[in-house]
Amino acid sequence: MQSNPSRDFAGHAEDDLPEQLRVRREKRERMLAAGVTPYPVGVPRTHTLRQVRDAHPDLPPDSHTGQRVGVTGRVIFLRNTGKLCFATLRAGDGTELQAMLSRDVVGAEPLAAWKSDVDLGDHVFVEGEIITSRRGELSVQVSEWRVAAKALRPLPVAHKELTEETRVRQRYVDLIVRDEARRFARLRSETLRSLRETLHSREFIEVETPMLQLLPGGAAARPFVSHSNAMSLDLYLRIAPELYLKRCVVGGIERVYELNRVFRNEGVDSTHSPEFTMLEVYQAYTDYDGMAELTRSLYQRVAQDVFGSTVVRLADGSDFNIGGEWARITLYGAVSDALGEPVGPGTPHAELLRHAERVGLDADPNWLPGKLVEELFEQLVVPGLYAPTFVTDFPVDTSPLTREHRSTEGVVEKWDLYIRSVESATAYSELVDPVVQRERFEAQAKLGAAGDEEAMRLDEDFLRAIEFGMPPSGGMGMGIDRLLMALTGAGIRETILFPLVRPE
RNA sequence: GGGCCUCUAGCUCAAACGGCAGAGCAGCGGACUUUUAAUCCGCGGGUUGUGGGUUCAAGUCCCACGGGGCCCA
Repeated sequence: MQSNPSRDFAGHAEDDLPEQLRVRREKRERMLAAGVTPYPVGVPRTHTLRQVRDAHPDLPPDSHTGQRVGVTGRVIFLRNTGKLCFATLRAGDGTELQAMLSRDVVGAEPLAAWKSDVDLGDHVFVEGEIITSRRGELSVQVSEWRVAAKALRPLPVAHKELTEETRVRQRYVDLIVRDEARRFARLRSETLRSLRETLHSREFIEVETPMLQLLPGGAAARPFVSHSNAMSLDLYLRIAPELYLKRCVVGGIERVYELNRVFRNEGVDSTHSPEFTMLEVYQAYTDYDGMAELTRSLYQRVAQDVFGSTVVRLADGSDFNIGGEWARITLYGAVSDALGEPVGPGTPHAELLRHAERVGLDADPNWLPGKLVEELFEQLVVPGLYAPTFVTDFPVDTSPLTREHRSTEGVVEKWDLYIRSVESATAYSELVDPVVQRERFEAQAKLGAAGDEEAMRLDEDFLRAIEFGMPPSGGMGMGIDRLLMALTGAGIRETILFPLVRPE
């Protein structure tokens, strides 16, 4: 985009700014003309608002502590009774503290300057004694003050909700005015920390593998395309770290994980973001049962660490229990129950199509039998999977990276975890036979040649890696945005600070 | 992809039937030394998303486009 110097970033010509933006710019000029900087390099802060509050939890009204502090905060309310002014300061963590400016203490000139220069939204520094007002409000009785950073834009009205669009497009404003926004930012950080602590306590190693990849692998999804000028190569943003993490396992990193972003060039809606955070874990000498135990532990410990209980309170006010053992059903069993007729890996394609038609599923006759069963499952079973449920043993034709079931013909050792009807994690007993893996890739390549844009591509280097021998392993992938949604009931745009939005 | 809703002051929202575009908060000026969304008096603030059309007259009706939301596939 070309910048036009005659316009500011609000799109207004400089001489035609909305009144409130113009007024604040004039105040800035006035301060500069008076030799006062509206943007000092620093201020002598001695305490955070939190520290002041914590040190004086219950002073009686009209107390004088004799303790002098220098504090900073953003001005969110201003009250002016003439020769006495009050301001409510708010820190980034949401802590608030009142500043009181009395003419007798701060002086006539500084009080006049306060009234003329300070707007809602400004960062200010105030220094003075910690007191309580006659009404008992903990306050700093200001003896000196200065602007710490002048705001040139007015804060939105503090007692009305911002529209969702404004909250998402201007998250910085959302974070200033809305407690829930601040809470979610911290909650996400605590969640990531909890997951890492669980994994570290089990001696997993966190690694970082390529986000820019020559071949986007490890999942069925359409990738974003990029390009390296230096190497004259088309590159893809990764859709999964899987194939690199398995290379790590081949190399002897027996417990390995990555917790970072993946990118999928697909639809954007209330449960899908084109970039999202995924945890992928691989562990040698375990299988999909081991991964189920690990996954449940990760979830339950997040609930415990972040929310204090494995019973969490959702946005709609209901309680949701993820404690204890989790249900486990098989895919074919669940679909058979829903249909009232048994289906299995051997059920003919035509019969599955007939079932699909009977239940009103808009099936594509080109779908593989496995795909048909999964679609039936999604339509008939998923809406009822509210409590955490592992759904096990998927058709082989839709899971090209998964080992065949040790005892059941035609299915693979894979589970999907559903929580509140949302697919929240998936795990395999990993396919480690390089010859079978090559055959699976070749089958995928055929699908790709037939036009399936999500088909996996044959990755020779990955095959070479597992030809060196990969120990029997379990692997698991977990969507972190979905974990947060599952435990809070919030939409995906609440869990992501800056979700992708169209330009204004 | 289809259907429905929505876009008005810095923010959140009003404006029957087509008839001078409004409120609260915020802003500006004034009063006020204990306020808590302070209060009181006064005053400004708009290309009604963009472009076209119908009409004496369009925020309102019609068409196209753009942003946002919801539902369906």
